[in-house]
Amino acid sequence: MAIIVDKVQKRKDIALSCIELFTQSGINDLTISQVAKTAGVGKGTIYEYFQNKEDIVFEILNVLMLQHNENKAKKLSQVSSTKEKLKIFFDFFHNESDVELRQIYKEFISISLGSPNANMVVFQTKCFQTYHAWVEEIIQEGIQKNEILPQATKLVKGLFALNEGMFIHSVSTTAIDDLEKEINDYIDALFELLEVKK
Amino acid sequence: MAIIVDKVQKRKDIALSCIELFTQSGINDLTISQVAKTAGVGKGTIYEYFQNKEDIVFEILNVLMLQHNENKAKKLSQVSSTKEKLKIFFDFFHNESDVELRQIYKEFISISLGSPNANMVVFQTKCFQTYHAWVEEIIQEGIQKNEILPQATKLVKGLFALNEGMFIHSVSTTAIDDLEKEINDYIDALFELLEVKK
DNA sequence: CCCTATTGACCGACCATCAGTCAATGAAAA
DNA sequence: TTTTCATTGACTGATGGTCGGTCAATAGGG
Repeated sequence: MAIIVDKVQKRKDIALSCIELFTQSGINDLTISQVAKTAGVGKGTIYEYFQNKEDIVFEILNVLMLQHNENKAKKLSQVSSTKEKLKIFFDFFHNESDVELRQIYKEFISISLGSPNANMVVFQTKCFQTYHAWVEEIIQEGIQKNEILPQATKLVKGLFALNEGMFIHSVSTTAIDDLEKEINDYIDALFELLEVKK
Repeated sequence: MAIIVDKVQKRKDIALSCIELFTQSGINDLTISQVAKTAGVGKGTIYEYFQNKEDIVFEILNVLMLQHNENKAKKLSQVSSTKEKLKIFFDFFHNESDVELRQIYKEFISISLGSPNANMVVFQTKCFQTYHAWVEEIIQEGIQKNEILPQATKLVKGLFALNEGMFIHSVSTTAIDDLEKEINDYIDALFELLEVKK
């Protein structure tokens, strides 16, 4: 027989080798040839591992997201107050260390709105549900510890959508200059209403 | 001298004649040639009035948005309660009658995230600020009429972002099957906390 | 009241680019 | 030596965008 390569791993390898390229230029300004050259493979090889250009962004996002989630779990376990946890949870959208991820995420939203694809929908649905469950857990904990009122359940559920919306506004308008402040102020305002007065 | 056409008007005319095409197919599945044929002009003429394909979507959005805002103002003047006003305000994202507009809006977000352009940023910034001012007005009125607590100002400000986020989720995941319910439930939950108890 | 010069709108053949294909090649194992 | 799979880059078809040429309307001079 001939060589058998780990298709899954090589897909990741190619994607990883192009992160810088994609964060610097944006998918529309890149050609498959450029990507292939950067990855050090022939153009045809790219199509052996990816459906198209968009699919590469998708893979990069998958890899970065996984890393991000592990980091997040660690960071979350280091604080105890519910408010702090939520602020850390949503720092994804402004965190200094996630600039690259956000760039890819932005690109990804653009793609999934413009050229929908079954795999992407599944991925996003899973992400969405995971994050919701995560936030839900944080709130439930806060309620049990008597930090916040039970009504929080309903309200905080929308926080993820709110953050995403603000993120998009911050990216596509000049109306938001400090997203971090905007988001944290909102959480503070929410807690003024939801915190159990002692 | 030669014929002088109203460039602004003709730009609108061409855009309008293609609304159906763009709502049915999505920009990536359309070619300039198709658009030109549909509009009944030559391909070169398209480039006389638009920078590129994306610019056509932009013009369509402009026209539809203007119509929409006028309707909205009318509808808003017909209800008096703050909660009702907010629900009507945000029905843009699920309203039966705005299906076309949403299709174009979705496409537009995709474009403005993927291929930013100065005119679009200006437009979105203006929209964003207009809507914020509008919401702000509704809340202030509610506070003055003693329907809701003053804290509402800070909280409701994020509602627009929240709606946009939910809209994007509803479009790109299978996790939200009834956006209208989701949004209205959120507003109800918010009002449970913000309504002045009598 | 013609006739012609001028101007701006309009157009589609043409060009360059690029996504995606495929036949040929290489290389490892059997 | 044969089999099998990975790799490749030349090739193709499609399409976005350009540009030189054509047409139609008007102004104004004779």
